[in-house]
Amino acid sequence: MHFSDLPLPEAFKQNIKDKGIEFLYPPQNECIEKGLLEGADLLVAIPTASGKTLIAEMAMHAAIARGGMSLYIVPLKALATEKAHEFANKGCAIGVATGDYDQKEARLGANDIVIATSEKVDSLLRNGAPWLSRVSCLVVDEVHLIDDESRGPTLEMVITKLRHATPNMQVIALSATIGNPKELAGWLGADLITSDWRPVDLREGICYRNMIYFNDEEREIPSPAKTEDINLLLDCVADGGQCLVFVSSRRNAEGYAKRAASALKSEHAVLDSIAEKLEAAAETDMGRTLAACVRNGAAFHHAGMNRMQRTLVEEGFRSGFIKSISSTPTLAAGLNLPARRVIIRDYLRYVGGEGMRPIPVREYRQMAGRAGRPHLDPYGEAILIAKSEYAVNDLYEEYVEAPDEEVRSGCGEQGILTAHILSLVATGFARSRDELMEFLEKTFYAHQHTGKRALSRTLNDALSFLTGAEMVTDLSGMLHATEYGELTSRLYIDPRSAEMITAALREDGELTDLALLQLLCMTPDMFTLYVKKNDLAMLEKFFYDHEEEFRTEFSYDEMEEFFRSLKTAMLLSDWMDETGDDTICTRYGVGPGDIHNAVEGIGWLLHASGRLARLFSPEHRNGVEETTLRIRHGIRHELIPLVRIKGIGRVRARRLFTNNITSPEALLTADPAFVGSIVGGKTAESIIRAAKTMKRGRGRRDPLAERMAARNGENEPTEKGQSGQNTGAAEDIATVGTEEGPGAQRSLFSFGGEADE
DNA sequence: TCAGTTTTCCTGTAGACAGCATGTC
DNA sequence: CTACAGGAAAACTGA
Repeated sequence: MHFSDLPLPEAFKQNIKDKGIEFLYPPQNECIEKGLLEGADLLVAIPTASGKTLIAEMAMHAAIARGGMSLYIVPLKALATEKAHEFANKGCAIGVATGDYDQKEARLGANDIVIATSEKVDSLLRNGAPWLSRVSCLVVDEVHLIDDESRGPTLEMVITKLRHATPNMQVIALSATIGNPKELAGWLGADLITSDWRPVDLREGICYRNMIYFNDEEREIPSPAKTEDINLLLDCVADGGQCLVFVSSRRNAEGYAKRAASALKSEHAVLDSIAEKLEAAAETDMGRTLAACVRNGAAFHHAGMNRMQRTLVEEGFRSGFIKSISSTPTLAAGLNLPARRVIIRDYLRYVGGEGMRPIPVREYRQMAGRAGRPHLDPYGEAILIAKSEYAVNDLYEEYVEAPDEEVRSGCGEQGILTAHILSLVATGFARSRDELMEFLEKTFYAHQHTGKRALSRTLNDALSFLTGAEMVTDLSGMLHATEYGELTSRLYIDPRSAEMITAALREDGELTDLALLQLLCMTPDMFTLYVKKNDLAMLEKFFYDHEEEFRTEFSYDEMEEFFRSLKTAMLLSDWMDETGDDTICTRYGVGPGDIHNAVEGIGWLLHASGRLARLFSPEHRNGVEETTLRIRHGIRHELIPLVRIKGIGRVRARRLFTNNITSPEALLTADPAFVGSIVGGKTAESIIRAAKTMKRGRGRRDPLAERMAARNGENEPTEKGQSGQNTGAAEDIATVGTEEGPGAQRSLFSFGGEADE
């Protein structure tokens, strides 16, 4: 079918045509035939990169032309921004709603298409976004993620809630190939489109001893290097291609990049310029390693990296100069970054408590699907590396020829379900147990498990937890969310977390920063750092030093969990003590990206704690809010008034403070030339201007900052942080080129092995 | 005696959503 | 209390 003949808005058609697309792919045609443009519900389960996005766009534009609005649900924030760029300039207003980027409520509703993560949509539902009822076309990207243990249930509930609220809404579900597409389509009441068609040929092979075994041929590759993972790369590069290499750990990703760099030895001005950018911003060993690899045409990619590092690597690869990226699974699920050859080197991954497990078939397909850039590569190759001769056949059977796995609902899990039950009651979706049951019967879980008994029991458990916690009241069958329940639901935290937090807030006695951080790290909403053997001595010492502060209790089998929370809390407390990134990274064996994630996560929970404190324990409110600010900016107590000024962050605030400018008032009375000598002339101008406008009352009044300013004015150094570490740590920021932390930190390390049992 | 190679032992193990209110160096 | 790969240290080899 000719694209321009379709009944779609001209602006959209023109834009697609400009991209060189004239004809539709076969699966896309099939969707049109099944009524894609007339509002039909469809489940499209086809391989990666076979044109799913265009299918969604066509449906959305058709729906918009009929006067409706479209919602596009994605699994990752990064994907939301990527899709926003893709959808732009096609005659429609595009809005993005994710946790860290969202427009004002009213403006979101003014868009034709809103792109959002599933959690954000859930949150919007809980907070009653009125425009959601105007959505006439819902697109769910990667709907097979319903199977995901941690986030799948949310996606499933969001789909169920939206359809429950707007029954005649069109649903387009996009999925990877799955084992039970009919079952999923049955739940959605959708027509099913399956296909194994691809725009670029995909050749799947197994490599063993420099021989690649495809189903129809075998080919020997040259072996200039010792290991075949590098030979596979060199072979592909010699042919003008690029490689994505998937490995099981960060260390392996970095290790591969180092070997690839010394084997490739690429030279190019573009590589040098990327490497210089990386070098200039590198604060850690990892950053320097990355820069050195990139200079030679190789890179790695994992979650320990920060945003800038990742972006530079992705761009360098897209521009063709970086020849290989060795990556943990980050890249498989995330951005669209295809390559001629995909090398799946590690097909085993460590699973806590189970040892090494083979990765799921779906994940293999996800990675393999990255092979072959449409219009650029003649074909794509996905190559698994076998560790032994017999593994060649095994891998062929277990991955290449294996059937797709089925999607299973995770909504039977009580812990997760409780949060959703609460939200259903709080938002008025359901007002009684019967209505809840009626709703739950619309889930995919109920569709998969026909007996009601298990679901009914889980519901009872969830309700008794919620009533016991006084989040929900049951007045002769009528369910009602209390203020506490309502707040928990809107804050989007797990009811179990809310209970842990309020319990600690209600307890008598002082709640120190550290105790609060550690407590929050124990909640199911916080992800925590992995504890290494090397950390144990440090953690144990730290624990005994602060034993009486902690509010959480733990039994022997929660030991690991406790240590993880302790390590994470320790990192965060270093962060708000202004310890430098590089020091933190080496001390805890993490990357800058990990610091960011931890700060981000705890910031959210701290915000929630502040709100809970207002409700239950006003005497803790100020303390919690102060900690929230300190975490957000990574600053010690005394800098709080300064960071209120626009343009001042942790670094400038510390510089000003050490130069005796300790408050906005002091900044205004100081000699501008002096301020300029501290932060630079231009910056000085702008921050002084900002301080003035703030003074005029245009900035929001902040009692906390005012109290702080008053105290700082009296020149009272009030510190209650961990003694001994303060002075030296602060210098990490205040002065350039500080050598090392103070003695106290050293001795934590050298505390040594005797702490072991 | 030393450089190069093989064996043994020990260690470490992926990722990332949500609130809120606006802007780092 | 799972299992494997990678790296470092130790042991070994050959001139």
